[in-house]
Amino acid sequence: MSKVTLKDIARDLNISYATVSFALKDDPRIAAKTRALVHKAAKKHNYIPNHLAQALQSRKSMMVGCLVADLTTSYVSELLQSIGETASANNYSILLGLVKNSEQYIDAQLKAFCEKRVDGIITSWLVPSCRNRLSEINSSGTPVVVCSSLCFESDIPFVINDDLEGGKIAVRHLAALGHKKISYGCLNRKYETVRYDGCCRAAEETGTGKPALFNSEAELIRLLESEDCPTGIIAFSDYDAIAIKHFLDKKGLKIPDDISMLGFDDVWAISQPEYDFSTIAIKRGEIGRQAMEMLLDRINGRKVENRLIKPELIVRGSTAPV
Amino acid sequence: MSKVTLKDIARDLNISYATVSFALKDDPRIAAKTRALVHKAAKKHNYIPNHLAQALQSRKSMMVGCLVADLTTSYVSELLQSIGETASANNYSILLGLVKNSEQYIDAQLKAFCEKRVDGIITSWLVPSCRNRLSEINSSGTPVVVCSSLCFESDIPFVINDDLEGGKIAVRHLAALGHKKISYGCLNRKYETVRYDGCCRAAEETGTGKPALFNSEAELIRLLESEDCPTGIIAFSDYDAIAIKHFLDKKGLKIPDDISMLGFDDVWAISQPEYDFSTIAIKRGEIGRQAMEMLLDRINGRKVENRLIKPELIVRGSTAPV
DNA sequence: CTTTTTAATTTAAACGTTTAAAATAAAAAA
DNA sequence: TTTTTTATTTTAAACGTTTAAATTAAAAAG
Repeated sequence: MSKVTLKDIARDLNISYATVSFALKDDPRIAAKTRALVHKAAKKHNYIPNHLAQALQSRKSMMVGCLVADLTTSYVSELLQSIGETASANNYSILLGLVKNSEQYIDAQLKAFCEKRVDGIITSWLVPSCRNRLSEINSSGTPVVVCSSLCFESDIPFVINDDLEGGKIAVRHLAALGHKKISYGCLNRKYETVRYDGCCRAAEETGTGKPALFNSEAELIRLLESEDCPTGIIAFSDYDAIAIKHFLDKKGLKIPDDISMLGFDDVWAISQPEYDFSTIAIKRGEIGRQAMEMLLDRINGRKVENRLIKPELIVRGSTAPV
Repeated sequence: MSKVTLKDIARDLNISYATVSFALKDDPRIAAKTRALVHKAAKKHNYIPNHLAQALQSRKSMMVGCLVADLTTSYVSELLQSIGETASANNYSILLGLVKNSEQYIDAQLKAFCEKRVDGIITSWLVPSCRNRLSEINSSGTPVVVCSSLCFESDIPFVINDDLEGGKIAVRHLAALGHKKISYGCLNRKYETVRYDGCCRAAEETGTGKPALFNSEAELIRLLESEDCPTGIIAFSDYDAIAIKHFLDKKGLKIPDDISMLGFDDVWAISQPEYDFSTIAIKRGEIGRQAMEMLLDRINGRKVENRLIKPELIVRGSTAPV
């Protein structure tokens, strides 16, 4: 680590170190020729400003803490990628807080963030176990912004995917292809979402029947064997769509010939020829970017408003006219 | 941000702030009852130590810079995950330097690292554009460790996947299944690797012929139509294996009935039923963990030695006896 | 050549800690 | 009681910056 300080440069040039400090940031009160000398000497000594000292003095660390649960999902890593890019475009650094989603880890990372005096915190999700702590931090003067999922009401500003709109888009797409019997669900989770609400609203709007729900193989079988056998399935997510496809394969049902299907998220795998699934893509990059911009706004004392990012329909080969 | 400092606590208790400082770290020179008082007051005021000041004073930032190119590949994100976990287990924080792999970004991030006085730097790869700068930093006192790929000789310590061993494992696996004609390649890149060396060595060892190389569809066709038509293909990577499968599909060749194939890396997709590929898995977690441990060793002044991490054969359905 | 104005530089305090060294208080020994 | 030893606390400098205020030097005005 470079040990060269302002004082070393000052001593070399035989001037005060305050002059050096001013000169390095090109303060016009310092004579142009002195400034040139200082810059030259700084380069000569390979001076690297000590950000710790600067941050201490200015009370701005130029770091934002980024709390993420599991990097190994592409969702989070793409989010983080755009957060990081936006941060560095604005001269901020990312302090990465990886947590296994448990209270203990979350607390430890948040503590580290606070001690390191991050200027703000951005988190990729908000779960009960960290909500209170984050609220506390947020209202004590370190702005916090949440992006992506949000489990419940909160006073923390957020940028999230517009799942309601996503559901609508999915149904509208199938409806436009002539599908009247649409089902919504997955095979292994009991999980109701706002996506389904969106589906229902668009169903009304397009005159399609309210989508039937299923949460297990048994329920799906029942639907397939009923008189309401769906011609289109909306899966809760792309991974669920993959699981459903495997199930349909076993039943001898072909996509899209026998049944159309699409999911949500646009994970990498489904773009491959084996799947070639249509989907409602989450604009992860956009969410990350806007969340970071929002955080910067808050750091700079600007008012912000929650944002919903509209997802985007990607049509591939898994959805076809009835 | 908490504005409470040592002085506030000292003022409250009417003692000197040095006493508070000592007490908070349970220095036995401070009377036990004073220590208790201080701890209580600290909690009462919600005191959060200012790490910037501590770091400035101690010249230890307890941060390591982590330079990564593209988070959206699962390779890098898994690496980063284990790096992060190992770091926080040792009370270090990760300063994340995301770079589009260009000199300009790399320089900017390295500059930020140096200014922020990270205690060490870990990077997920080493390319010509950052080699010199990293070497310079490394030898000027901030230890650097490289993990995963390494394009050339360097004085920077590294932890990498043992590709030579990987190649050997692949050939041994096919040989054990009775394959005598083995090809190695991919469809779209001219790229020779140490993996191929490993293949050749194991080929000698097992008495199989030296694997034929191919780098394009045309070359693969030529091989398939020759008298040396391979019964086993080793793809340069899993993604290459996927591309090759698509090609074989078009030619009407079935895996593993007509031909066995395996790749390297163990990316998520190939574990799915559509592929079910055997592969030589890179132990990403292990590489990240060991690289971080190596960096910590260096930070703490211990000597280190380069490490090769042996990959692991995962047998799935794409490789079968001849 | 003073005096005033302006330009350039320096002084000194602050940011929030740590930690030798000095000072003080309390206890033990003489 | 006085002296020595030990326990406890405080002083003060340092880490490397920034910046208001003071100082000094130079230029302009009288």
